[in-house]
Amino acid sequence: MHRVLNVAEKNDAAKSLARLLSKNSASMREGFSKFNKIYEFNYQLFNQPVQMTFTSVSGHIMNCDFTSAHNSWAQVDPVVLFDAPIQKKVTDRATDIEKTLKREVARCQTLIIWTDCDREGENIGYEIIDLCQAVKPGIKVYRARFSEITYSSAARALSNLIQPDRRISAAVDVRQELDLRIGAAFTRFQTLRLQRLFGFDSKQVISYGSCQFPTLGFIVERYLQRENFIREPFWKIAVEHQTESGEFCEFTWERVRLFEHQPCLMIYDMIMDEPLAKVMDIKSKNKSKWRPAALDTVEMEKLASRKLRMTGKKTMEVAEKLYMKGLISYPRTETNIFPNEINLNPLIQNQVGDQRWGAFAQRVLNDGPHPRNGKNSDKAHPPIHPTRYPDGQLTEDENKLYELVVRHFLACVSKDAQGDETTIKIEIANEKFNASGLIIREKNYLEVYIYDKWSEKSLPLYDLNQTFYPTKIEMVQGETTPPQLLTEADLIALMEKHGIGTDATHAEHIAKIQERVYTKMNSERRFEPEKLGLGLCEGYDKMGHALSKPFLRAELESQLKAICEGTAQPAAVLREQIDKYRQVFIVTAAQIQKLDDAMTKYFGAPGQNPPPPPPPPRPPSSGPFGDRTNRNQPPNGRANAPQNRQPQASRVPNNNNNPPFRPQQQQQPTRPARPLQQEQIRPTNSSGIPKCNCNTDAKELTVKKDGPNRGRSFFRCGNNDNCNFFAWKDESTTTATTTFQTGGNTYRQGGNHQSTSSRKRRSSDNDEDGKQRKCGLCKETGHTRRNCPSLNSFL
DNA sequence: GCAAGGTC
Repeated sequence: MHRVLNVAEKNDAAKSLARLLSKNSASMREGFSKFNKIYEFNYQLFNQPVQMTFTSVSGHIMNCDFTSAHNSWAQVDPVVLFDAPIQKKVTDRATDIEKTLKREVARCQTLIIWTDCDREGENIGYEIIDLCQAVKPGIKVYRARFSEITYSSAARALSNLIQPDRRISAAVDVRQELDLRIGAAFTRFQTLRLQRLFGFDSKQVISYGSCQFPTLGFIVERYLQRENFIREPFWKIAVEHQTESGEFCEFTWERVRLFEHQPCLMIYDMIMDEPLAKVMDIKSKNKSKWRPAALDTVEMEKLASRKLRMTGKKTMEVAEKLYMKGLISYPRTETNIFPNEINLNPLIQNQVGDQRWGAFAQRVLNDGPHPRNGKNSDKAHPPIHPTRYPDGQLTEDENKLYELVVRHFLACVSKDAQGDETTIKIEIANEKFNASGLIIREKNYLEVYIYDKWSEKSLPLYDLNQTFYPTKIEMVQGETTPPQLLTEADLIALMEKHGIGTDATHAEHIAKIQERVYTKMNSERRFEPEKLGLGLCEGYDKMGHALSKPFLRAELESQLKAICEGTAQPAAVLREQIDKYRQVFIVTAAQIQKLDDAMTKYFGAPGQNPPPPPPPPRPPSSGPFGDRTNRNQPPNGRANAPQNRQPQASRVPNNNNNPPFRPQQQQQPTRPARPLQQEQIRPTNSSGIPKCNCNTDAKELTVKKDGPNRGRSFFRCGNNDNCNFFAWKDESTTTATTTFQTGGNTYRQGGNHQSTSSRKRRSSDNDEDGKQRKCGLCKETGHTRRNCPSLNSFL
């Protein structure tokens, strides 16, 4: 009988495919590898009965590496590694699999490749083909193209067998070779040099990799953004209202905030002139909070990191265990769409006995499952979902992750939460303020998905056109705050966005750079760079090759795509990339002083370090490193990190519990009392530097932000983040800070503004002596404060 | 002793 050898990427796939195609009649026997079984059954193929033999590999079975001639770190100049011969051979741990394949193919006339239908899968397919053709050169080879492991998909693949795609596989060969050459050359070079100069332990490898360095780069970039962040003051107007029945409502300013003190004060002033609020608009609408989309690997890692405080690496280890126990589906998937072939009902039914979510699962069954799908499919695996209910004990971590997968799954197939959102718009002296409230009508998925919160907020009832006096109107000073260090979830999201690593490897790269002591997770579970990571990034950044940036990898990725599509030749891409990196390497070696300098900042000057512990065999110190000619001086310097603006208001405390105004009868609204004011003249030292609120010399800074005040100098407290002192330099000679008391509020404003005159309300356009009135803001005539052009120019 | 990619 015609025998067909079918090889899948992993045992699980081979087992499922055989079970489906044989309608559960496949027999199983052992191969040489205890993890990769052999499944057999008869099938009708090519219009004839055939015997199908299904077996598997475990991912790649081959690895490429240099030959032994280039193994010595001490004797081989790393630059040689860009051209040294590379061989691809079966890894030690895959020799059993190789034996199985060779034995089985000898009995077969046809080989069908069932590896995952992605780039790596195509390459693994050729590893299998190469092994099998070595034994049986004339064997017919086909590729099964399938999108899910279901009967219909597998049967369709068999009736539409295609040829494997050499180009896709070649793209992976190019990637492998480049990763190896670049990684090995830079790793050996920097490890040996830094060990020698800075006394690192001989066991401490200082690796370079095309994924690990950009990952480190993200961490360092954020760290530096934070370090170099210049806080900028802003001002805003906050309005509160407590109704007579005691209900409370907070209104936010439609302008959000202003980065100029003066115009904010002007507006505040106008509001205080006529502080009567009028309700302009009330809207109510349905609001949904969406249930989560089907779970893929990256989302699972991010969720577990945020909600379970489990690292990506740990999450994948635990997920792997759950998968091996048959409790969840395959955990490495980019798919967040449930295929139609999957019958969700039995999967939900498995959960109805659980005390925590059984009742919810039953309700989902009653309503019918409606999965919320994302947009990605790797055409190989379904979204991560529970496959059965545990019948034995799980470890604590397994329990936590299983619970997350189940709750996510049940949430995904249930219904969105429903609520009513009310928005109220008010105006005070033409300035607009909003408040919004939320009533949750149906919790739906939120009942099972304890990881999402949706808070209710009730609002007092207002009528359209109603007027009222707010109980509090404050001008509040805030300050932009630096961006936070990256969490693991942030980092994974950045890696995904820039195409660094794959869903299966994100966590490994993050673990790797911690193992290398380039970075660590701090007590807030955010990544901060270690001295070594900072030194490396800074040194390479100074050379200008962007080795710690994601762009080089992204460029390679686009060329690999071109190879897959047939628009680029693998050999040409390989040559171009090797030439480019060889050149980068040579220039790096020539400028290595820049790396040394950066490292010196963190580890002291070379030679002043404690000697390395036991003297291991060292490379000759007169090695080839550091004495190359600089043939291609790259552009120097890095772009300034953009400053994220993250506002955070720091309220000036209200020292008086009594609200400044009491709401009055609407028919006869009573104007609230004018604020009292109280000026404090600040002392300055002999250089004209004012004292801040902590009574130390303030620090002079300059506005960097684009805008009317760019380049203008101001003073802030130099040593205390909680000291809210602020003063413009050009206004600080007489009055730096003014504190006003408004009924019950205290607020502080910087600058020598037109405090007294502008804050007196006038009853007519002309002064008592008949002269035409000047604008209270700019002192010009011909307009009032409300249409003052200088105010408008600020806004 | 080096990379990144599969998977057990």
